[in-house]
Amino acid sequence: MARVSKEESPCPLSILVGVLSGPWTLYIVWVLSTNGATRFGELKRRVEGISTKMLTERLRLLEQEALIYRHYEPTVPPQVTYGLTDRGKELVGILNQLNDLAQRWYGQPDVAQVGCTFVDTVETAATDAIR
Amino acid sequence: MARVSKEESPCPLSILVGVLSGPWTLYIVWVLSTNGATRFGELKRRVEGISTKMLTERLRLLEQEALIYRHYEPTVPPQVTYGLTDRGKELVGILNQLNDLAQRWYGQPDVAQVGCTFVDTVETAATDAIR
DNA sequence: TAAAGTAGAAACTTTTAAGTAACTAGCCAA
DNA sequence: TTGGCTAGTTACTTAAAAGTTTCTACTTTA
Repeated sequence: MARVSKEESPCPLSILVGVLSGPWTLYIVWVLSTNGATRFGELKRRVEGISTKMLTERLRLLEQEALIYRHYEPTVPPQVTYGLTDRGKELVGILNQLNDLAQRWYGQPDVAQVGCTFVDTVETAATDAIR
Repeated sequence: MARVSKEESPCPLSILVGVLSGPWTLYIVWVLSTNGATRFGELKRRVEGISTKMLTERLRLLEQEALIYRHYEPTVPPQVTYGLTDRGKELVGILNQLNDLAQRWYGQPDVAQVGCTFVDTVETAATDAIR
């Protein structure tokens, strides 16, 4: 997490923005919001270029903040599925607003780039990746 | 700015979150939003513990992103005043929402800490610090 | 018997960003 | 003429975070 101030206990908003600003974090949340719950390996494939270490670290953080859940299925090989919690979905709602601003300010008109749109498909896509 | 992904041109939302997540940045925006336009020295006094270097750097960045403006008055000694632009005010609106979430999730009920609330006083306080 | 797939953990290196401190210009007042 | 005010800039140091690589357990398949 990027430090936000010198203080040990930054304010709630700083905590939240700190979480979101970590590398890859928005990308991961975006994939989970458009794709629904996703397994570790698939997540790693979709978030191109991320290392397992980083992905694990980010997922742990997001889980700790209760923005995503982790579902462990002790099959062989094991299946671990990650998805947005209600908190996560609530957050995505606001992120969409923020994204609208950002698109207006920085976005080129020629369509969003891969991994760069927050769309409201959280509800509909939430279950089709577990199988 | 904390790196958000490996790519050279991250998506608009990443840019925006990247700006906000820099150290002190939210604090500075918060001061400008509650206090109205503020001069460099006063800003430095209000954002306790920040170095001139950091403050300058953050202000330059925010100015570059058109979230704040810089007004230079070539008096002796010179007076430089910083304030939120329309963009900045628009952003603060959404930050308030985000702050509401954050308060609900992380906030202790016992009042906000210093420097930790986003309130809607942008319009009313915007001019009383220039003088 | 060896390889491949899953979801990581641990050790190590490199990079980058944040902090510290000293310095500047221009004028004024004592 | 020394110091103080403002709003910075520059150079240097240090600490944290990101990246890279190698390793694991477990079972199935070839």
